[in-house]
Amino acid sequence: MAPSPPHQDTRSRLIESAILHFAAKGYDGTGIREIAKGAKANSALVTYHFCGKEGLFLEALKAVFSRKTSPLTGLQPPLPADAPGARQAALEGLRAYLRAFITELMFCDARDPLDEAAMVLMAREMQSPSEAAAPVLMAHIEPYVTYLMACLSLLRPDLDEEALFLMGNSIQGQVLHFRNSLGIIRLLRGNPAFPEDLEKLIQHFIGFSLRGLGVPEAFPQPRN
Amino acid sequence: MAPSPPHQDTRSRLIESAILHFAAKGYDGTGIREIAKGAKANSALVTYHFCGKEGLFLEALKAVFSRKTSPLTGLQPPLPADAPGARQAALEGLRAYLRAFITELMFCDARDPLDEAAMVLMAREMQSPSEAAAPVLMAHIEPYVTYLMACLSLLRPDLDEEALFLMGNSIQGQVLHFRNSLGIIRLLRGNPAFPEDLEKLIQHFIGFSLRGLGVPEAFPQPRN
DNA sequence: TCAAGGGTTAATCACTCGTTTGAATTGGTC
DNA sequence: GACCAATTCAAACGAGTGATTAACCCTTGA
Repeated sequence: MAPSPPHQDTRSRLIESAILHFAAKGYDGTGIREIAKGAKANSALVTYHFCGKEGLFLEALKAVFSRKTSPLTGLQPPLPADAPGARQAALEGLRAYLRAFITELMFCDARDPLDEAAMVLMAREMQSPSEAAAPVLMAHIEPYVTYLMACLSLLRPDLDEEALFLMGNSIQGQVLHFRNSLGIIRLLRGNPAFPEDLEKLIQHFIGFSLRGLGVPEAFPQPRN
Repeated sequence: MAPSPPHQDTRSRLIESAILHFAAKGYDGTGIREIAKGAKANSALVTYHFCGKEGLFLEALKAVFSRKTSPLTGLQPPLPADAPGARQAALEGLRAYLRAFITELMFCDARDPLDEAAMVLMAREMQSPSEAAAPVLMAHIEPYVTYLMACLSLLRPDLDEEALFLMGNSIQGQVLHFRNSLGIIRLLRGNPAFPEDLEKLIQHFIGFSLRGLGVPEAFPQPRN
């Protein structure tokens, strides 16, 4: 029968509509009535269920961040310190990380409008986090940073913390830029703005990152 | 005496205030009365001088983009085709490009609020360009892309257009991400989020980019 | 001296905003 | 059926939106 309490229905319908509308026109550009209409609900319910527009926005953000299962699932836990083969493990860990990051986080199902909207919302929040949303954002991102930095410090033990941070920034930056600046990239290149073949993209990012990081294995052997 | 036509004064004061306010609270989050108050002017003047709020926004964007003289000034014009030393010239061109890009475009005078606001506005427009602003944006960015791609195709003549584009994206992406995501970076690392020493930053970006691109000169010599 | 016109002003327009209110409706329990 | 709390609804509230109006400087040219 799936009776499912009707109030839960409207609640989630409101959140879903909010994600779509906030992504499309921003927080200030979106009206409560608009969202309610999209959810086939009364606008007063926003206040009732979420204590107002801002509460709904926050709830929508939480939903967006927890929507995608963390790409880190399935990756080996923080690497062993200086066990034998630690370096090789870190290398594979970084490769796996980038693959997971790109596939699961960056490239959603373009045919699912809700998925698309979620990405737009996340990107916007990363660029200029709303005060209220900062904790949610941080909690979601922190594990990625930790994992990545662990790999980097194993691969380049000669670098200090600041240099490692710059490496991490450059690696993440490529991929995030690719997602966040799709707007301008599309303007410059037209559609499709990137290779249909996702694997080609992944290989590029992995190769560029490893070379940039200064991992000898990734660099073409000099002819002699 | 400095008589200076009063109408020109208010016009530019309005634009200046608009940049500050639009950057701080976005287009929809900013009211024209707020902007007018910041410019010590009457809100009706927005319509009078700019045909309305949207006109003022567009004018503010134009002002932002033409504010900074193009970092490409002073760089050698498009490189010679296959003249002798073309490769070395391209290498130096890319280094100079990155240096100019970082210093002049990415890192404004942080003590100048107007400069800061201009960057915020540009970053936002790059991520999700307003329909009306797209042409302005394109015109400003296109020369950068052209120059960069010219360097890249000389340094990696073995790559096809798509691969070159990915390289360009990765190179630009690092730097742009660094600027555009200062919000989240500050959250993760606190202040100051990046090295005080600008030169250190430049060297990192140049090194990472050249290695990532696959330029042998940039890679540490294997010990043998 | 006076009309003309661009720049500026306060006052007001019609409209939308997020929120509040109080009544109607629903589903469950006795 | 009677009761209750949770949910939904239409209607209205006050504040604020961008745009418009008509009057008012103040300089300019005849």
